[in-house]
Amino acid sequence: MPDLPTKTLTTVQDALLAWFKEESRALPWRTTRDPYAIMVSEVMLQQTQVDRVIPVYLAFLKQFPTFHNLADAPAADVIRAWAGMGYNRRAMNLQRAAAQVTELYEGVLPSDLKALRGLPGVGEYTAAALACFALGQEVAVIDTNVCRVLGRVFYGPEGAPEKELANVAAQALPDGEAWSWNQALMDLGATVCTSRRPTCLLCPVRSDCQAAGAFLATNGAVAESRGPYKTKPEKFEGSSRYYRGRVVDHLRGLAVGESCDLPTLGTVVKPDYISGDQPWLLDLLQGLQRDGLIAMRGEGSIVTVTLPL
DNA sequence: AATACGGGGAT
DNA sequence: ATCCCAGTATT
Repeated sequence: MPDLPTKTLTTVQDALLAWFKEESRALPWRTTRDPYAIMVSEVMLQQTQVDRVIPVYLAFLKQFPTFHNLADAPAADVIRAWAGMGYNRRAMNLQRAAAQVTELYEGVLPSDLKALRGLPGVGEYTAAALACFALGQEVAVIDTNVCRVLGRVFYGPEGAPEKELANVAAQALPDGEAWSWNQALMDLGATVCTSRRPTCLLCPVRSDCQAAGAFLATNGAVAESRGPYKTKPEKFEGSSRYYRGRVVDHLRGLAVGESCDLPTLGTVVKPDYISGDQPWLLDLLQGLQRDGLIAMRGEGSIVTVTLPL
């Protein structure tokens, strides 16, 4: 962190915590202490916005109330319950993590950061989030919001150098307030200090922010200087991701035990599908199978596909 | 360090 | 049309 007067840091901490007390979003995973529920929310929130998670999260917990329930459920049910979320691999990772918790840790989420990090689908961010939000530990979490907010406040419009972030986040953490502080940073990032169009006029820390002046001067517009993406985002329709999603979505719609043959599946997901596309389809399916998202039976031309048992 | 992985909402 | 999102795993 750049040389920052302790007084400034304290001011920022107090202002943001006070703001959070008044303006925090009411989110379902903030009113539970159940580590399992918190974990479900954290995995769902990986690259998926709050508004889209809430209804799926509530239904998911109703259907799979505990680690044990999730671990024992048919994978097909879990994949169906994940509908609308995207990144379907997360559903399988979450179920494998649940199995690991029941088998290795007697159904209790481990409190050790390293053990958490060893669960499938739990990376650096989620391990810290679980430690703080599910287990009450005083650790800083670093997600895209925290990264942006801290970067702007303490460095400026361009944000913080990548390698300094962990250090900054750790130093900024107020004693005994990790839960509120982390939640507050994410709320501010999601609602005020947004990526495209920060509304500094509504920000509780604008008077101590290294970026607010520049943003206010340009009427809230973020400078182009952050530059366009290095690599062009591939277009979604027609991509492998697109067809993977369509395959899984079609299989979700089948009755339990019902399977789908290759020509039918190909035609459903790709309107202009021809028999010559079968190698392409098989390749696509192989990837899905490797991710545990589908099951294939049979040989050669009589292959059928279903959600996994 | 790059790339794959979903899909809907915001601009 | 492009960017963005409470990231992770693989290459």
